[in-house]
Amino acid sequence: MNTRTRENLLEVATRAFARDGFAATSLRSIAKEAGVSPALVVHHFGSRDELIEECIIRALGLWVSEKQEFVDVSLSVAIGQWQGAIDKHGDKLQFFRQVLVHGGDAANILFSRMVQEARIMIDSEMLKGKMRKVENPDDLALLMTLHGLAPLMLQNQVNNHLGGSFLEPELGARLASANLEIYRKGVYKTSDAEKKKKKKAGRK
Amino acid sequence: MNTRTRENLLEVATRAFARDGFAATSLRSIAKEAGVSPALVVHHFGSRDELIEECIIRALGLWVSEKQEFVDVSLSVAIGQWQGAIDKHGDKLQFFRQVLVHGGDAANILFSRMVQEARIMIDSEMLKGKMRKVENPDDLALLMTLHGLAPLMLQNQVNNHLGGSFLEPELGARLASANLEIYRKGVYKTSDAEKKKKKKAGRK
DNA sequence: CGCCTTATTGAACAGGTGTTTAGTATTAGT
DNA sequence: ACTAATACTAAACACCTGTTCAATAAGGCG
Repeated sequence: MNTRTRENLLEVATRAFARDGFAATSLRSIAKEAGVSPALVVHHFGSRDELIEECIIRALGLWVSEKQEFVDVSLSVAIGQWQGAIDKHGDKLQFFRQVLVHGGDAANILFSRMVQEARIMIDSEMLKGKMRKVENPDDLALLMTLHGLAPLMLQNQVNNHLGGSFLEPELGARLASANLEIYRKGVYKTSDAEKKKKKKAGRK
Repeated sequence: MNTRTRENLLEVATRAFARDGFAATSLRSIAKEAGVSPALVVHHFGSRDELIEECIIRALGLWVSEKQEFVDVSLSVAIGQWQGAIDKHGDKLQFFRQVLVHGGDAANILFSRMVQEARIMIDSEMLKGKMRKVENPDDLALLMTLHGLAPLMLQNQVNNHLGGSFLEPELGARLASANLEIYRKGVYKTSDAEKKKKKKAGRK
């Protein structure tokens, strides 16, 4: 088996999918970009769908094989610190964005895994005393993952709104710090009644 | 001009786009679903792209013409109270989700308008004393919009993760309350040093 | 009524899609 | 060196796409 052209094909395809999305990327355009006939890519992968599947498996595999990176990114995502994560993993993130848009099993697995990583992070932070106790940590993990993924899913609209790329350090930092501010102090004032209740609960 | 079939065409098309997305919905499938020849829809709209454009304009127009509803939804979105918003505007929300995925001018306008509505809401809440003063209200509006849109963009993955639809009252309420908990109390503990700083600032 | 505009259609076109097939190189094994 | 398998391609197939064109039916208007 010729591993070289196969791997190259996967690389080119992943890049194209990340750039233009699955729906807008034809098998023929991938073949052309790789300097190869369309028939060859089906010879190697069986069909376009299987090529997509292999791209996803490979991307996920590459990610988890660099283990710590997966945790790093999940963490960055969860607390909205995009600038660091994207610098290191920009291409992969764009690809996973397309996976999430595309939906299906892979998207579900990817998403649940990120929630799971966020959950682990929360436990660790709570143990370190950096995070307060919350009602339902699982729901918090889900929400923080959602909050973290939102700027990735809506990056074009965010960039348009800000009149620049939020990948630029200044803008990214501003967003991250605003997010952190919410996570630190909240935004709604706690009513006096609830404050008393909280004190009471803490005393017992 | 025959307004009836035109309006019906727009309705059918909008429904189809909301259901399957723009890329996966062909002009022919719309024509078939409307019980009409493909040539007729191009006769009425000029081209597929113009049909899409008119669908978007119409959807946006319908929304803002029901003025208060737009504000209502923006508000619900901003504070993550999806169950009410989706009950009333489910179809429209699905359509706008596709618009946001699709990107382009319409998506940018829609997004910026939601941020703007969130900003107005924030000012109002701050005036009522329900919200604390934040560093940068514009950034807060952006973030709250992002947080609100995230479950819409990732609804399939969220549903899969929760093993049900977050449109069901119980799940929706759980998510909304968890979100509100974050917005009320935050998640990270404020360090003692920062607490003192805050007091000092408040005193002057 | 006839006339003109509009609504509507079936058929065709040109182009793109994923996939198949038959054939030719290239390589590996014995 | 002969054989078998693999890598690779050009051409074709069947299908789907948006769009055009010529033709027909329907209505409004004088």
